[in-house]
Amino acid sequence: MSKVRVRFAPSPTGGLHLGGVRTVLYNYLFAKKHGGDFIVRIEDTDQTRFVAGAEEYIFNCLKWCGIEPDESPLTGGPFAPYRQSERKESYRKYAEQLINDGFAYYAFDTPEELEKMRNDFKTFENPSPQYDGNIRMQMKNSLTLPDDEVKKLLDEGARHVVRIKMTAGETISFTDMIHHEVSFDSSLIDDKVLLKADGMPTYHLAVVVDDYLMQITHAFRGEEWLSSAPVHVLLWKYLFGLDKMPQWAHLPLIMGPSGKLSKRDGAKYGFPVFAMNWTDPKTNELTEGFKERGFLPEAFINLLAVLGWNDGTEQELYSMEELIENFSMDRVHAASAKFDFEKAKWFNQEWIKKLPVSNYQARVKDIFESKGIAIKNETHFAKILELVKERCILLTDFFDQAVFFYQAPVAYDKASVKPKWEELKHEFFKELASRYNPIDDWNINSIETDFKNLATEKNIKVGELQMIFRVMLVGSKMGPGVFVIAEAIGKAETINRIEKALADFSSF
RNA sequence: GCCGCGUUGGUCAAGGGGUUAAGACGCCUCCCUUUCACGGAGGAAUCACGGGUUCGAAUCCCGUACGUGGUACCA
Repeated sequence: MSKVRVRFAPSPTGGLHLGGVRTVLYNYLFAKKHGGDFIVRIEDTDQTRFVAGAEEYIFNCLKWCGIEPDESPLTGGPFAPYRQSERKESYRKYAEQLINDGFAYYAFDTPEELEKMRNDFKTFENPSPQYDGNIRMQMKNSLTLPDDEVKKLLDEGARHVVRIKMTAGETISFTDMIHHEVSFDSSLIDDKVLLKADGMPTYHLAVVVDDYLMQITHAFRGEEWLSSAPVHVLLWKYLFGLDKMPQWAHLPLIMGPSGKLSKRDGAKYGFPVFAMNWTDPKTNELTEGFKERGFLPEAFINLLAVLGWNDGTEQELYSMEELIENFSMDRVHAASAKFDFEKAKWFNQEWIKKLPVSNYQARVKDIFESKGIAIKNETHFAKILELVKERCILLTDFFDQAVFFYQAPVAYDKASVKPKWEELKHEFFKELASRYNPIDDWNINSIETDFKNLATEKNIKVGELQMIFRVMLVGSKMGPGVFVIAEAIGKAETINRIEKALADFSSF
């Protein structure tokens, strides 16, 4: 087993958003950089929010991103099971150990009683009273109830939870790899529930126990966990010893255009927030993914990696291998970063240019076929993609950029042609078609030479002619060189399109 | 309210006592191409505010403001 063991612990409650993917990525990069193991553990302790299919979805996203866990519910490993719901038994044992050592207690308060307490103690200065050192002696728990009654309640199987007994007036501090020294006043922290009434642990107990049992050395998570870190530190101290505690890193949050990045931002601003399409099984609501939007996994990983991290050089484009090599936790920003979709698209564009067409040809083919264009010749298709790749930002752009290779234009940019159109040009194209007709070796050289010679003979500017030729073949002023296009679509189709356009333009 | 974390152009950011305060995205202008892109050359735009410390502060300290997270038998 490796010395460095890093875990990602998602709860299967929905789609995998940007922040989540970045957390996995940093975990993974750090583990691999240090030749360690990357572990995925599922935190499915909340039955009410558990969503069917979400776990499978998470693993699909990781796979698409090129992240392979060394240990997970899928791969198994020396510390199986890797789902908290399947490790239920061990948590109770540790909760009881805490009670015996005086660090925790049983609490029998009902939800109604808790609500009443919050209401009764609510003041203007303290809008959300906590179950803490100040009020726990007024509640119904093993600290206030006589021992025999506690025993009786327990024997009867009364619903109860286990709460941590927060110390008072203690400064709890720890070293975070990103924030460095962070400290909290223990008097201000409430008696968090460790074991719920259904016997499931809360996150607080589960992370600590599992990180210990799975011998985790580094624990990186989102910054939203920073305020509960002191609870975890205390549990480590009580249960296993601070010397065994993993190194913490609380990653900055990723923000949307206005505030915290949310699922709604996607619909609102028109960009994906999930790695892959996610359909909520309850509402049937579909949230678009980066993959389906036309992103390359290389670009997705890249843009996420540099959102909050850089290696101090000017490099911006990194492959996974380069990321592993150059990543370091001490160059991760402490401040949150706003996600910029324009920049995200730029990364994709760069990766489309950088990667060989073969890398994404199958995906682009699917896009074409889904739009009713059958691709019969893969080699020819590859050449066409090569021709247009530098003008595509998303994979989906390939369609608009290359349909005309497969389909004659249905409409023409007449506004560009009309001012330049005259009888002489009509003659030119008519003659061009008949000159192209007998060519046996249809290649760019003969196409271009014939075209230019004829232009000279007729004494017409080549440039104007080229523009018109382009509109005839493509329909608009876009795409690679005209003669390249003519060569690619073939002689028959070229002549066909000239004639078709001629018929259309004659109405000028 | 309380607690935590943060604050360099519109965005991502380098720089951590002396710099003309890098670079990238986006935006604008020009060149290339009689197309669209790619590419190339330029341009506009920044140290949240107020106090200290110092010969000198974007950089160190303290406040304030703002943002953000937590304050659940959610993770």
